[in-house]
Amino acid sequence: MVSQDNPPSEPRRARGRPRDWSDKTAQNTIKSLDRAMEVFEFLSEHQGKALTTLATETDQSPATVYRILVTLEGRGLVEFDAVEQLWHIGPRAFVIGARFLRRTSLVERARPVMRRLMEQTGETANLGIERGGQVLFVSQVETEATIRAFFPPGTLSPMHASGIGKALLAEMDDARLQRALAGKTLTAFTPHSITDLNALRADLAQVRARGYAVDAEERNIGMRCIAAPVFDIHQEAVAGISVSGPTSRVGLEDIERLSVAVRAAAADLSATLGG
Amino acid sequence: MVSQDNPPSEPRRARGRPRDWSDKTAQNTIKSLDRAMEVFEFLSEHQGKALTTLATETDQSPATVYRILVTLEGRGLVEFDAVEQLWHIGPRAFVIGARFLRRTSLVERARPVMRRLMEQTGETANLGIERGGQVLFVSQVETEATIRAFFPPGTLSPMHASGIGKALLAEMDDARLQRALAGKTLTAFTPHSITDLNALRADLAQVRARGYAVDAEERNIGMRCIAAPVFDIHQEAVAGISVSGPTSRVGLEDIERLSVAVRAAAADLSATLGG
DNA sequence: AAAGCCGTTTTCACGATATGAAAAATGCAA
DNA sequence: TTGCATTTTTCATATCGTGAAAACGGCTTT
Repeated sequence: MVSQDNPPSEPRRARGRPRDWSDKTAQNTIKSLDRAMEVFEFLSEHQGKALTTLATETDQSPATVYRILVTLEGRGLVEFDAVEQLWHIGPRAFVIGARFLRRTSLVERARPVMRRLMEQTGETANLGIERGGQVLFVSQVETEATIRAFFPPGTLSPMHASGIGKALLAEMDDARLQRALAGKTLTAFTPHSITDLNALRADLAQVRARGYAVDAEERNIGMRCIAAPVFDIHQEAVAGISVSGPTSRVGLEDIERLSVAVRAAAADLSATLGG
Repeated sequence: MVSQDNPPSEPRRARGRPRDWSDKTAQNTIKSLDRAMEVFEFLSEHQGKALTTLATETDQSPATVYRILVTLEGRGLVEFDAVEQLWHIGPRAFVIGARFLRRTSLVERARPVMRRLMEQTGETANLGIERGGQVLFVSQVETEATIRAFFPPGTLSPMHASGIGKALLAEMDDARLQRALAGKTLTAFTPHSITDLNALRADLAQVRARGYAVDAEERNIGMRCIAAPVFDIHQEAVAGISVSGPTSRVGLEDIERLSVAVRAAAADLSATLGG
């Protein structure tokens, strides 16, 4: 299987000789590296795979996969569990990946704001950004309650079925909204999911009007989520902040109250970003 | 019933033909892949590098580095910032790396670190977190000595009278410290317990300065304990690791020596958490 | 404005090296 | 034991990654 193709919009303005985008077969990618990364990605998706399985499922020879794994193991990017005889993603992959967050100081700045939000509301606070047409959850502060919403950082979720996603969509103009939803089908995860484009537009208008988005069991049954957008210095919505909790604690009558805290937190964070 | 008295930390052998460990030069690693991963790692360490810089500093040809970057870009593992003309770690690297955490919990990851710590020091190693204003001991590896410190996992202990507790308190800012101690009285368990708030603050300053906390018979007469904080990806102190033993073996003159091992173990564990 | 500089991307020819088949070496099951 | 499954190594082959240098544009300088 070949990797994802390049985003057609936003052409790169490189300094030197421009890239030949017409060549669809991506002539100057390194095949062996791409195949190795395919194994790497595949391994991350399916934790704990044996060599043979991995070779079969990525459609490569066991010898090649073996050498890829040994090479990556040398750098700690993958690990071999001697007891279970299985390969796993290694700690170094985590360390490297986590540095993605360091680029923008967003996550660091958000930390105290999120902690305060969690303490005020008693619910798990989340921070998410848009990446590749999906919501990427980059950070969270968990509630101390035993029943809690749990989004491991690094989780991806469709925009239309997430509070943060809708908060971000609501801030886009028509052209960007069009692009963001292009080719996407509004998948239903629960009976409450929004699957109709017009319904989504209507919801987004409401979100924009009141300043916060609600995910009422649209992604997971039994979970509600209230989100607000975070603006940077250019007044662009760069992230969303939310609280999420079980319907038992986050009732429909609690939404109004919680939204105040969420919007305040989002405004706080926006302020530290110059928004 | 079959009684097994096998050494606890002996790794089971691999199923197939065993690896040839004698070959120091790691003959069956893929050179090109390793070089590519070097660029990948290097990029993660130094955010925002231009192609030429990257090529110079990893000592490879610009053409090669370019192809590596374009290949990784195709999978979202790296990103090119068109505005700044710089390469960065990409979101997919974060997504993949984050899956590392799903495999094991803090406790499981701490296990080998604690075992090594116990073997180095000869004393019982403990792992504790803060929960509801107290220290919760979640795991331990016991020494083989007959006289041993024993904390059943699940034990709760006040923060001010525990090495781990003080290591955690020392990392809090004033506001959090205030809240953590709010309404708590500094109960005396032994004549050595710290009962005065100012004395505690002074001790915490010392803890922060030298990087480890000492519980010198403050909770139990005849027991000393040396603890260091464990940091997660956000550089927040999420746990503490310690060794504890009887005063007969853990003399005041041993503290300095033991603290080295404890801090090393804490740093090790922090590293696998991304700290 | 034109020319020069600089960094990026592509072309091209060469040979280093990645590759798969098969063999070797082990554990596990019968 | 023998057989089967799985991992690791060997080896011959040609794929494909590599570096030098040229091509291309943006940016700066005259």
